[in-house]
Amino acid sequence: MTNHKRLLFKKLLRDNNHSITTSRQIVFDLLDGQEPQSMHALIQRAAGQVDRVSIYRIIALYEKIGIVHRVTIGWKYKIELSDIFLEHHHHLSCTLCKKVIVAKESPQIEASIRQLSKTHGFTLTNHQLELQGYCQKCRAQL
Amino acid sequence: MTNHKRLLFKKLLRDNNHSITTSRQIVFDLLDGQEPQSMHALIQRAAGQVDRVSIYRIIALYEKIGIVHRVTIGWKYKIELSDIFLEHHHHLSCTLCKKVIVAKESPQIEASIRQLSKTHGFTLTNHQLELQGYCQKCRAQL
DNA sequence: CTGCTTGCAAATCTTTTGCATTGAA
DNA sequence: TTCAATGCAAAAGATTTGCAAGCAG
Repeated sequence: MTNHKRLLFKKLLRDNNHSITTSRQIVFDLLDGQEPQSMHALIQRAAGQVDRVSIYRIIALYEKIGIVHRVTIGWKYKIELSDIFLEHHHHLSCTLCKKVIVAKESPQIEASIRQLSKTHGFTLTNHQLELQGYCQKCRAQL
Repeated sequence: MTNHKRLLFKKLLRDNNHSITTSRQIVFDLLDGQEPQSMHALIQRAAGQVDRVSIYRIIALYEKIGIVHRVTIGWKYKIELSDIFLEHHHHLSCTLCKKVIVAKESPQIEASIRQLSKTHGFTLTNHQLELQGYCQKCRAQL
C-alpha cells in the first residue's frame, strides 16, 4: 500500500473527529488492494484481531465519512475502498465463476450519466454500474 | 394491469413447467405497477394471503425464470418486474427522501455499455445502473 | 484522565430448510 | 391421482443494541 493512501485514510478519520485505532487500521488494510469483499470475508480475515461487531461498526463509519462504499455483486453487497483511494471504475461480474472484472471508467458513460441526471432535475452525487454476463473463460466453456 | 402482462406472466410459468397458483398470481399482482419493493414490503402486503416463506420461494423462482430482477437501492435490494414487463430503464434514487425516479433508457448509455463489455471480452447479459443523489424537491431544501 | 472504541452477550431481523398437507393439472 | 407448491415450525445467518472494560488523545 502506498504511503499516500495511509495518510489520506488517517486524515479522513481525523478530519471527522474519529480516533485512529488499531482495529480501524486493520480493517483498512484488509480492504486495500483487494476486490470488493463481503462482510463475511472481512469478518473471517479479521478473525482473532477484530470482533465481528466492531467490523460492522467500522464499516458503517467508513461509509459515512466516505472511506468505503458498497457495491452490489449479484444479490449481495460487498465493500470496497471509495474512489478517493481507487480510481473510479465499474464492475463486470461473471455470473458463472463470480469473478469481478474491474473496468476503468469510460468518459462516454460518465457523460451520458450526467446528461441523464440533468434531464430529470437530479443532483448526482454518486453512481454505480454493474454489468452481468460471462467472462471470456466461462464463455468459452458454454 | 393489462391483459397482455398477465398472459405473458402465465406463459412464462407454463413454459418453464411451473403451475399457475393463487399465491403466485397474488405476488405478481403485488409487483405490477409499483416502484421496486423490498421483501419486507411484499411480505407485509401479502400478509394473511401468502406466507413469508412462500414469498421468498416465489421470488426466487420468478428471478430464475426472468419474471423479476433485483435492484439495489442504497444498501438493500428491492424487487421489480423485469424488463419484459416494464421497459428497460434505470433508477435515480434520492438519498434523502428515498424516492426512486425511473428514467427511460438512454441509447447513448446502452451503447457505451456494450462497448465497454466488448473491450473486456465480456459477454453481456444484463446490466444495472443506479444513480444516487438528491431529487429536485430535496435539493431545494438543502 | 475522559470519552470514544471495542468486545461480549444477547436481541432482532432476514433468509433458508425440513416435513406434512394442500391443490393444480 | 400425482407431484409440485404451500404453510408452519424451526434452524441458520446477518445485523444491531446494551453495557462494562480498554485505549487513544
